[in-house]
Amino acid sequence: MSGRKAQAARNDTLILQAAREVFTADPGAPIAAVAERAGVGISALYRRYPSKEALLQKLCFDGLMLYIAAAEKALADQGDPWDAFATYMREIVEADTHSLTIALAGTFQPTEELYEAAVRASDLATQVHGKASTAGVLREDVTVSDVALLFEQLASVKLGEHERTEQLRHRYLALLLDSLRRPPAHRPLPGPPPRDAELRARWTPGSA
Amino acid sequence: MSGRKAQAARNDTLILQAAREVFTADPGAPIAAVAERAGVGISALYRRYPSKEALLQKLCFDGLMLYIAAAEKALADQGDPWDAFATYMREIVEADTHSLTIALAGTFQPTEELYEAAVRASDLATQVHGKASTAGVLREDVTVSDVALLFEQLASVKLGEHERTEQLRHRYLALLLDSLRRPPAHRPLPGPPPRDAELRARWTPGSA
DNA sequence: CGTAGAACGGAATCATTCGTTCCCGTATGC
DNA sequence: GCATACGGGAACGAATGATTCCGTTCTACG
Repeated sequence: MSGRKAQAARNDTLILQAAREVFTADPGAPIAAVAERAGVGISALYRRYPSKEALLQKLCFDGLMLYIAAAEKALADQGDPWDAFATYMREIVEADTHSLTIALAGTFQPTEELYEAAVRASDLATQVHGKASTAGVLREDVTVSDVALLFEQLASVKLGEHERTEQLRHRYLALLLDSLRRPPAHRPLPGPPPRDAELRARWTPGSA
Repeated sequence: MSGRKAQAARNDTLILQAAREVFTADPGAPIAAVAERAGVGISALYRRYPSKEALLQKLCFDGLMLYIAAAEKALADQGDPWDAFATYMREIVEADTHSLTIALAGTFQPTEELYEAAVRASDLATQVHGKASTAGVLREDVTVSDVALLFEQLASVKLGEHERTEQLRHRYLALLLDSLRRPPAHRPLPGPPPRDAELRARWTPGSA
């Protein structure tokens, strides 16, 4: 397969990837930014999605699917209960599903499909939490909902390039895991802490 | 003092308070929202501040001042080092200075005055951190910059009314403090965890 | 070869949002 | 009484951004 069809197929993924990148970075980004990032024209977008809302729904849905996949993997994990739970959290942070899911929720009318996926995700999250809880590796006064909010807090970390942001999120996830684990303990934090310059950079206009 | 002068004086504080509330809830809010919240007309705003930017700078500056006050109090505290540090963090979270300071940073050109205050705040933060660190009550691999980012993460928690949001922030601060403290330990978390309904509410349009 | 039409690129359109300005009524302080 | 500072809020104008539209290109197939 080559030529026009090939470009079309390539654009399919190019657009989705660009949209993911752009909207995770800035949920309110204009649709033109997505087109530019993907290196295509605006009409290439509108050929595939009837509206911006449709594109956002698709992204949101894909995000939920990633979440669901991670949760199912954690449930199937037969190894050490704590490791399974920690890996689950690391994967969610890495997939960065919350930047899309939460930031976009409320900006459009949820689809039926989307709603079902959300219910499913929520159900699986409860199971994963329950499994770790039953195994006795988790602090008892933390609920599933707490974990959900913790994910959101981690998703709010944004500093510099995507790589750096991810590194820092893992750092603070490690911190959180230390206080989530039973018995309590301190393990060394991964990655370097933020440098002054990184923090200061945000005070200059044009970096937002 | 009564009559026109009194109204003017009242409006001064009314406007600042309204601005604080509106912009902490939504940093991109229109200036008309502030006027409405304060129960005054738009011109009452423009009489006091030459532009929106000037108002934001004022808010930002006030936020830094709150921060500085809390830090100085912590430095002066002669009691238990850990308690001093924990109280400091609780005060910062309560004052919610980061919702203003960080969210607004980058949206305008920093004043000279603002810059100096920021330097001062940063300096004090380092001292507070150093004091707790020297006293040996703080995990060693956490830096001042880390603490700054933790504040930001806590500030990202937004759920329901302001009261509820504050309650939850204290809950997650408690979680963090458990992993910051040396030696590590689990203390009971304050406040109830999020309810499902609270989390679900954000999926319906119009709540953002 | 030639042409129908799928895919594009991107300019033009059209609605909306929001900062700022302007005009006017009001009642206060002299 | 009245000049005037003050505040209310409509009007203005710039900017932003979703969506549409039109002309172009390139493929597939007769």
